[in-house]
Amino acid sequence: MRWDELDQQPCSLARTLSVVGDRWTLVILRDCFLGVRRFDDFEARLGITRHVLADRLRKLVDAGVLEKHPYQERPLREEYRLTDKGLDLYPVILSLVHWGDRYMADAQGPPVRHRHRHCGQHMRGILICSACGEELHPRDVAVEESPAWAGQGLLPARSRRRNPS
Amino acid sequence: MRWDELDQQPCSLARTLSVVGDRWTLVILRDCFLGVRRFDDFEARLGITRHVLADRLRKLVDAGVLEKHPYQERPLREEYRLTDKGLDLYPVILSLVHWGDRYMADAQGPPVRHRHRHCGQHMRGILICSACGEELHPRDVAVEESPAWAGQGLLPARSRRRNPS
DNA sequence: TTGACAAGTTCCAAAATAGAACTTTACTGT
DNA sequence: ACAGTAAAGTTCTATTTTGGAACTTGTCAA
Repeated sequence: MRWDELDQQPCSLARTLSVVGDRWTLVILRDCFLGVRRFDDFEARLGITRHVLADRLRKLVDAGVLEKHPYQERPLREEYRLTDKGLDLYPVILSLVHWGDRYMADAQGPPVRHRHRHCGQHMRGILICSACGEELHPRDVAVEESPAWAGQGLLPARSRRRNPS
Repeated sequence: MRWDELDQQPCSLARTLSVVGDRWTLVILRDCFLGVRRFDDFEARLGITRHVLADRLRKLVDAGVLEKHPYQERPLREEYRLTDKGLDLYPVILSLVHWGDRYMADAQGPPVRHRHRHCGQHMRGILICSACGEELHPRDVAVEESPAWAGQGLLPARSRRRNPS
């Protein structure tokens, strides 16, 4: 399967990745959340090729994650801003950052901290169940086919085929 | 900058992406969380080239996200299992899935549901502040350089350079 | 008139990917 | 003994994508 066919799969994760799963795209979005908006600023901060940057920004705009917003005319100059759809990617970004803080930090520790303006504390994000409020762990979550998709073999048969252990 | 230099940046997100930021890697990990463990099963479910699959699995093992576990000898056959480090990527996976559920679903709706075994309800993951327990929104989180990294210009100067608005 | 600025586009060489075939070790049925 | 199957890769080539640098366009300022 080619990468660009991934969004046709009946899988929300695959479809999300068809938008943000590219090598550079999430780094671009990180900078968007930090307030970077202009082409040359992205290029200078990321060390990304202008060629690829232009392509990724265009795709993010097409996907509705960013929108172009003119900040001067003659010559027309536009900056890139997160839409609401883009802002909703925040849990993804923050989860990636916290994993890196935990597992990829060097001797100096994580490079940035996050402070919650509401309570004033340094913090990290915790994922909880929307129904009961408990912290989520992978083993506690059962995945079920939705009725509309039932019987299509979206989920693997857990039993090993020839070597049941 | 080349992609493989990304892990040298002082940025937890960039470093995380140097492990999982590849196009296929997060789809492989999705299947790991669904219980897929064997080479041929990954290949059949993902439609990924064997070549690339072998390479990505090797890199995930090198990174400590997966580990090889023999399930038979003669001939030696090994399966891939998530380590604790890998299991800790669950918030990333679930956040990606929920964004896709919301923005990328088609008329049939999201293909799978998640049920929390503790409370028995269908649910989604919500990101809250570890300090005060409130739900997190991007505008409420301030990013600060850690003392050890201060003054290195990790964060952009928010003021626009020539066109302050 | 020259230079700077901003946001790209164009060009080419180098690297990565898709797709298919091949390899290795061992078991199974005839 | 022999063919077929199985699992987990490796090898091969053609196509695509990327990295790096230079070029373009429209406008203003010195």
